[in-house]
Amino acid sequence: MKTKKERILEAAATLFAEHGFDKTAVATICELANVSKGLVYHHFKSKDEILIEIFEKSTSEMNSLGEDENTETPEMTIVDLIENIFFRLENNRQFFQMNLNIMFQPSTKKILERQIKKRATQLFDSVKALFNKTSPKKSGILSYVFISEIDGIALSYLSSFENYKND
Amino acid sequence: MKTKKERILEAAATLFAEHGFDKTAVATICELANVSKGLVYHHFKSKDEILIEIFEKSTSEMNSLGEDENTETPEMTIVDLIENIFFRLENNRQFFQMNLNIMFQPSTKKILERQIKKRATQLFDSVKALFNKTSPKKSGILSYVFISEIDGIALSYLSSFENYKND
Amino acid sequence: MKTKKERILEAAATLFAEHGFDKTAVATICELANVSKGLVYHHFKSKDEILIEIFEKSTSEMNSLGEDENTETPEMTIVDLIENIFFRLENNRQFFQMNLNIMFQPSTKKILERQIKKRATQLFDSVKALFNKTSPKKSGILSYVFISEIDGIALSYLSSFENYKND
Amino acid sequence: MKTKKERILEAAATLFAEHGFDKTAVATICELANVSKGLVYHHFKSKDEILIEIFEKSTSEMNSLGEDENTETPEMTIVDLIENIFFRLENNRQFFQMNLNIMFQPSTKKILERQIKKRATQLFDSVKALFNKTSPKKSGILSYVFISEIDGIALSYLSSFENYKND
DNA sequence: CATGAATGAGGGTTCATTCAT
DNA sequence: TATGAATGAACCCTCATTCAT
Repeated sequence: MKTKKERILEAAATLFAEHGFDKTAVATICELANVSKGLVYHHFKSKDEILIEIFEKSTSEMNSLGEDENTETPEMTIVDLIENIFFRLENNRQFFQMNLNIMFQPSTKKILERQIKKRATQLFDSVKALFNKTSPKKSGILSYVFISEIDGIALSYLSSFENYKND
Repeated sequence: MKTKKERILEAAATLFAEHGFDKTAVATICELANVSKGLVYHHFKSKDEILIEIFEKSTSEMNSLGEDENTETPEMTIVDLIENIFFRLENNRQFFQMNLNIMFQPSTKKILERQIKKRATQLFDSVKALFNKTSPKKSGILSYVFISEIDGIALSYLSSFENYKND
Repeated sequence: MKTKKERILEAAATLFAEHGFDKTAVATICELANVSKGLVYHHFKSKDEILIEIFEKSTSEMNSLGEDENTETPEMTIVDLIENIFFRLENNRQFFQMNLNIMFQPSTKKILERQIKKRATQLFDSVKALFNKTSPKKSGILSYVFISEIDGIALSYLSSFENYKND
Repeated sequence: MKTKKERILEAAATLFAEHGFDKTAVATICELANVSKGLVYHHFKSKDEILIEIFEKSTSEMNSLGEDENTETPEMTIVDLIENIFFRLENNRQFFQMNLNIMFQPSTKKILERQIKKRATQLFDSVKALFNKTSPKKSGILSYVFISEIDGIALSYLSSFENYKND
């Protein structure tokens, strides 16, 4: 059975994704998680801290993304990685949606400043490690372009989904 | 000299871009625009209406984008269009930033639902009109891919700018 | 008729004197003053600011204390001053009580740090001005002792009153 | 080694003196004393009880003040007593400070109503016993004046110390 | 067109206290 | 004794909106 702290985190993630961080009241999180307000502040110093913990959790999940990939050839690893991302994109839409929300909203961006930078660096480094094996000289620029492309695709995927879902 | 209404709109746009819609108090808009609260509610029915007006204004500016393009050949028009977009991206970063903010934040997305859809349709139609001249059969899919690409590029441009600006 | 702001100040002063600053809820002030919570925060930036304004008001009242005194001789002025203080002590017990409360409670003392110092300086200076006329060489030490004596008397007056009022 | 209960009492006294009773959270006492919240409520029925116990402890310390005095002549005893008080005032400033805090703050005054009265009576009686030996007829009024004077001096000592300590 | 006093609902946070372990 | 998760009431404060002037 889940601990109450986990339930809080889960409820918060759901609500942040659905209504945004600012529009989610702590009281609503409590209702969904079925805990008292006091408990939330027993486990988290503030509402901001909840967001930070969610974001950090998702970062470590992201990092475990490339670890167990096929390692026969670097090219195959990259292909696996891409497939993995698309698989997640389709099955974890809410997660990506929330990450976009968070990173493009000034208020949450400020709260997560450090965490966002850390994640960006980690992502870049691990992608670069892959490209180092295939084209060491251009690995930097390749990684940058690769990540940008993935972002662009994710963006258009999510936004087209969003824009037309009510038709 | 600018009308007071224009000053309100301008102040609001600046603040929405900088702090987000939710975190911008009407009182703060008043201060920046140097008007009273009463006046704001004389010109706009609600805070939401301010956002809507800003968004619609930016939509019509966007539409005027393709109108005065070079029309010698369709290909040249498209090239001009792209250049124009990049020019704006560089010189109007705040504007694009705010549009991303707005469109990826559940609360504002809901407010602007209709306007966002209208803009998406208009954009798609006008891009499609261009591709109709070059490849009528594939104009639909081409437009879709074209817009997605532009979005992706804009996204990566803005986010890389954001992520590294303090280094 | 009193302005609502004055009513707030008055209600707050009464309640601070009776229950102390920390134990007085803003909501209670509102009830007593018959205004909404919002109005309190329209006129005052915070609960602390209410306290500060009350204290500063009482400081200026204090200062006007020596101004209209009998000025035939300095000695008479001092005698008048003492009589005036005792008169106030008896008729304005609540006021002195609150001032003692405030100045001996760490939380409020911190809030009023600047104001307390300013008042102490002003009081000392104006008393010293009086003694300068009677004994210029010893005016400093005389003022200090004079003020201490008055304080001590006020303290014992108030505390004996407090300690035995329920017998 | 100190018992945990003693540690709680000590931590509480320190914090009450520094920040006042109301502004001291039980959680903070726990931190400083390095005990759990549960333990505090095992030893004390409530936060109020902690205050009461501290106050009563300080009362019995006060009473032991006159006991071991020089008893050659009543006059000498009184002189010794005064010296003793001044010695304590200088070396135990925090203790006196806290007592003033407590006794002039409506919320704590109410909690300690009984204890304050008891202490006042005891103090008065023991001072009166001394004066009975020197001037039995006026011992009552003498005791009253004597205590008031001491209070006044303590007050001015503490407040001048407070007001000028940061200069 | 213009002001700003006034409202009231709702938000984040704190904290004394309880209780199962 | 000893712990700390859990509760819930209360608190300070914010803010969109209205309205008399």
